[in-house]
Amino acid sequence: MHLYKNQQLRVYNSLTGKKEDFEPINEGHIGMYVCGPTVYSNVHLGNCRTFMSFDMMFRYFKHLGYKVRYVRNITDAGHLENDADEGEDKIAKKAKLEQIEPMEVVQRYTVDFHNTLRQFNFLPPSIEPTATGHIIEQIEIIKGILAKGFAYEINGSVYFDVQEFNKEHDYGKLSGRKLEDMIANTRELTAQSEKKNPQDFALWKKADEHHIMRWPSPWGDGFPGWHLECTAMSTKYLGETFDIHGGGMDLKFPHHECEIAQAEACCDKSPVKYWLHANMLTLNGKKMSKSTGNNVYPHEIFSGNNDLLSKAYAPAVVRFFMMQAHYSSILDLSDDALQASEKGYHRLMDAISVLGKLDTGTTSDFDVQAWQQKCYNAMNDDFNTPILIAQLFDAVKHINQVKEGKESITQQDLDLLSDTFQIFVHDVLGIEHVAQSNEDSNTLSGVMDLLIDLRNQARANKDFETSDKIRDELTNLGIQLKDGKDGTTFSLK
RNA sequence: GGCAUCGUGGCCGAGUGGCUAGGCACAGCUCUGCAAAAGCUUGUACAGCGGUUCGAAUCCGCUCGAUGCCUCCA
Repeated sequence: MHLYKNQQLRVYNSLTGKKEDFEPINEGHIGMYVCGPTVYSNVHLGNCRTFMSFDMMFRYFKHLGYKVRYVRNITDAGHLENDADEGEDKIAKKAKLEQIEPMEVVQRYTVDFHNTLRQFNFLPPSIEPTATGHIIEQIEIIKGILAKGFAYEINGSVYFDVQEFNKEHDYGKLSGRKLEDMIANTRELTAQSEKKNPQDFALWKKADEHHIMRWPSPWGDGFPGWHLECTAMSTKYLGETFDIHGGGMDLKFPHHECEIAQAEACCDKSPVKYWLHANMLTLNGKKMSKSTGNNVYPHEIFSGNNDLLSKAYAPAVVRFFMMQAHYSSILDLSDDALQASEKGYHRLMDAISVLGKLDTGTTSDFDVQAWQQKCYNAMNDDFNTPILIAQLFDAVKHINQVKEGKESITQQDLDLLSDTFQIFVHDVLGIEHVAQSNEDSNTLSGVMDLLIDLRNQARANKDFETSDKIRDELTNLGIQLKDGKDGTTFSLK
């Protein structure tokens, strides 16, 4: 019944550095946590890529029949400016800058985040918790870590004692670091620090009198450290050990390393079975980043209003572009690459719209069943979407051959083919045909039928001046006429 | 400086011991009034040097180059 019983998925686990068979802790159920955005500015395209990679995985898990609880947080407090833990809360800083309330900043950019993801056709996660909504849970975890002796309080702040933790545990196992190396390579801190050691990180930070975002705690008024919220929320909603933790590659160290340390210190258990990391989107060969300004915002791509690209690209095209690369590879954004993807996207969409109009025969020249399994095989191999797309294009060839009358397909196979396209293109890759409303499209096709009719009359009368005029004007409007064996069709570009 | 990762045909991007990835671009052909679209055909690429092997783009070593993390970052 459940597809996952027949489709053995393998995933690359950052923790072990190997591809492993994916076996959830509880059969049929998956708990997945992904580090969400810090909402102090608009999300850029690089942020979107990570979330899109996990959206694709979420979609595939659901398709396979798993019951998935997907938790993606909103970081709305506690994110310090630097790891010396002497910095300022990002949200509070931005609020001061813009002369508005911190929660106003949070609201503004949370709305932007959701709008952007909606345009990219994301599925909403099962739970989208906020850091500020889980202060009590975070305080409880700090208490637990203190009780185990892996943290210390000083002047109203609480720090994680990395050296103490490392005596019995392995701090650095995710990122492949050794504590000794880290100590050897630590730069001298310019600001004097309360921390015992530079590697220690804040669990709770005392709020000075000017700090706006503050909560009472056993150690006085303050706010939680950045790494803590993910531990608190993942534990609360997914349990002390859950299946998948995802996030951007850049969070591997220190953020995810610290999450492991916190959870192990508090609960004596490794929190996550499979760590999955999505790679970076680069621009001009360099990582996109908020702080360096080397980034581009989704709305700039959709509107074409930017210095980088020659034209606007639809969200579905950008999504297709990203899906053409494996999630664990670095992907570079460029106009050439987007243009190539746009054409490929249209080719794929055209084939899909042709699907419904194909004539069927008594035999099939194309083994649809075997092809479908190849699609699954691609996804089962650590979500290899580029291979999946290559398979889809293989089917496009056959679809076009059938359309040309050079191959035939049975009704049964055609149905299977259509279903499989629906599954992989729409359900799994999340790529939508740029749609127009039905009403509009009925009107349009009526008008187009008329124009095509007029043009063909002109062609029949060898009045090519008129026929070419119709064709060229339509091309200028972004409508392409296609003269096939069985008459003329059109498509929107 | 430390720890990683990567370097694939004109561009993007899979693969990873022997078998065509795919997309885009280019060229030829079919179709067409001419185009476009679609189809067919063609390109024999894996940074460099050395080693292992019957055989390496794929494993090992070195060199060069790029990127990421080590500081907030998806």
